Amino acid sequence: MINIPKPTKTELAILNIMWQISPATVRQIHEELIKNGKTSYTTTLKMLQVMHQKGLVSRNSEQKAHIYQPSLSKKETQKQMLDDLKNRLFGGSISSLVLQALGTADITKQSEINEIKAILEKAEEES
Amino acid sequence: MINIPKPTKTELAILNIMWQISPATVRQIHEELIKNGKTSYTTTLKMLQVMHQKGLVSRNSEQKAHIYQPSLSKKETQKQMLDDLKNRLFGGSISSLVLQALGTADITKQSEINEIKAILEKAEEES
DNA sequence: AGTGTTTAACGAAGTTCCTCGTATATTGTA
DNA sequence: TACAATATACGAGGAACTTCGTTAAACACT
Repeated sequence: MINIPKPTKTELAILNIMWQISPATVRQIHEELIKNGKTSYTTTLKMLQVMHQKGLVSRNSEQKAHIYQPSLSKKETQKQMLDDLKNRLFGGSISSLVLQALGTADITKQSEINEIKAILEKAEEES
Repeated sequence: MINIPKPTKTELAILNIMWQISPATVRQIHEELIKNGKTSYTTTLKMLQVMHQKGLVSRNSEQKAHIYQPSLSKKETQKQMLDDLKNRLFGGSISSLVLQALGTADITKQSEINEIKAILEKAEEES
């Protein structure tokens, strides 16, 4: 709870499922997970136990089948991992990251362009 | 050479140094590295040997002290890792990533805002 | 040549991550 | 109650990552 670590690759795959279908049992999460590739039920169970131990997920064990839920929202996790990447590879500059991201992307949807512009203009007003 | 893997945490710390001072010897890289925290010379050496094995760096062993160099530029690596994060946490959408990045950042420098705007306008013209 | 310095190479050990088999407990049902 | 199904818990094992000590080779200087 105090310090939630950055999820690993496999943990992130599980979180992506949980952000869609949680609160959920191990069984439910596992049924989704195996669509991405073969893995055994006990592996999924163990992952969730470890993630609970780390504080990545919370659980309710009143029922026989425990009910799991992510500790952080997808948005919070996105923020956390962007921040980490920013610090480790972009010298702490988020605009450098954004510039690099925009430079290699094809932003085709006008609605997305407008969204980005709106955020930029808000930033201009505030500064 | 064919498939360069994503650098690990420690490997990235070394690459960040190499993008500044390479081509460089292990000694030179190590001298920079220990500014970030205590580590022994042989650890740095081993890391570079492993990185060479993986194709992350190339080296010239004509001299007694080998000369190391990154295989990918910082920009290429930034692109690679942004792409990875985009796929693992943003459903493959770079604009979703950018929006999230902009939303939580404080973009204060007008020059950066203008840069981002320029890229957006170019995207608008092309679509 | 002989001594000390610098370097590369190698392997072992500790850690984290991931996988899964086995054991045990709970629940449902004939 | 007894059997089958479903769940948790536990621990072992392998792979990747990181650290560092030891050894041997290359070099520099007297």
